[in-house]
Amino acid sequence: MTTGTPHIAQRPRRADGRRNYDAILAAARKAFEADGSEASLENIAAQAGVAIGTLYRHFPTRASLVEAATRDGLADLVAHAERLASCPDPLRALSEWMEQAVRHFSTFRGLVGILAQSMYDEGTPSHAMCSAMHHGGADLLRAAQAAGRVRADLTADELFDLLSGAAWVREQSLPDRDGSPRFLRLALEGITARDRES
Amino acid sequence: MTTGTPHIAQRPRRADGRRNYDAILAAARKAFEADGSEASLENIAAQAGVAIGTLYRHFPTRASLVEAATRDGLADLVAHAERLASCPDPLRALSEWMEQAVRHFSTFRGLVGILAQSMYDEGTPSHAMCSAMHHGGADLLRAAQAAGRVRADLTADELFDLLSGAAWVREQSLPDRDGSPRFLRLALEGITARDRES
DNA sequence: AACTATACTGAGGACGTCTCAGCTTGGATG
DNA sequence: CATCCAAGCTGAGACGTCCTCAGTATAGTT
Repeated sequence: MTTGTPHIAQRPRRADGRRNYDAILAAARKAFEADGSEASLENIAAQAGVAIGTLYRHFPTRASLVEAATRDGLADLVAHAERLASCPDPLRALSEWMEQAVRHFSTFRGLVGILAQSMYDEGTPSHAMCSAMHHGGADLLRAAQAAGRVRADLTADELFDLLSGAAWVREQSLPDRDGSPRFLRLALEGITARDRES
Repeated sequence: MTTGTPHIAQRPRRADGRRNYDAILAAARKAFEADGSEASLENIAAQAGVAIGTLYRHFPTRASLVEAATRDGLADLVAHAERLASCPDPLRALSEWMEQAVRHFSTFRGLVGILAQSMYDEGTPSHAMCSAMHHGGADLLRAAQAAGRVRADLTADELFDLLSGAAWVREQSLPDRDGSPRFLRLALEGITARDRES
């Protein structure tokens, strides 16, 4: 899906509609957590005590359900970026935000892939949120670069590649071995400014 | 699948069996290239001019088909590591191998995920090849570390996390925007030895 | 109480995975 | 060359999932 209006699920008008909408969302969060973004929609509907058609009424695509299920968490992330923008130590702000971003990107298996797609595809439910994240991250990056703490030639796109990579490694890892903290530390070493000899 | 003998497809005994085996493999490579590792097996069988049961006879699981389809390429990678081990510039050897590894890991969408799983799960068709790659990469890493060119505290597991991350970014990228070369350069900056001030 | 926009239901078509009972045949054997 | 059988092939069918839509129910308004 490259074109078309992204469907951002909106709260239904009728009381029973809102009840079901919320129940589906709750069931979806649980199912995504357990089975990843490819969790069975029929099962989600059943868990929510609703027929499959009702799920599709509220969330016409899987992506729209994922978007709704992750909207709040990602909004938090954007808000946090804004708060950190005024931090006196911009490198610390950036690195702290990166850690939080990786955590959010890997809320459940498959999410980071959806977000990575949405980042550059406007016809996608999560595109708006991804765009907001992009701005938030870019601001923190610019600040750290202005302070001479991060190499000037790093772009925001590249930063998000690193974040996505770290999140993907995290979602792949078995519960006991999370490679992402170390990954992020190495990435940070790679992007911080240093005196070049040659 | 965590336990059980990994199925390594072996060349069938009879001539018709070998013919079909090869046809299926050829069709699978084409289909994986086009549709990723989740390509329809029924379609692959049809393209190979074979009934679905025949495909399952030779490749009882999707993972076993992926393994067979990628075996040669990954064997090349292992062989290349052995050749590079005698290179006078061990950092250059390592970085060259890393580039090649990322290319192979992202032969088609979904492959890097399968390989990442196989790396630490012995009950998996690709585990043997992954293990060989792990050794090859670890040797190059050790050599670069012995020469003082790469930070001593980097483990082979961490190196593979970086490689996988880069490959994942590459497989996500649209054809025109491949973030992996830059990703790899940044990673390399992160892992090379440097004089620490503090 | 009547009305209607909103919402719900669930059967059904399309497609995918995987199995297995029955059929076919390559190649070995005398 | 005729026989034989292990290796191989077939495709219907059970099952799970996605997604649609014609028919039905009801919340909220008048």
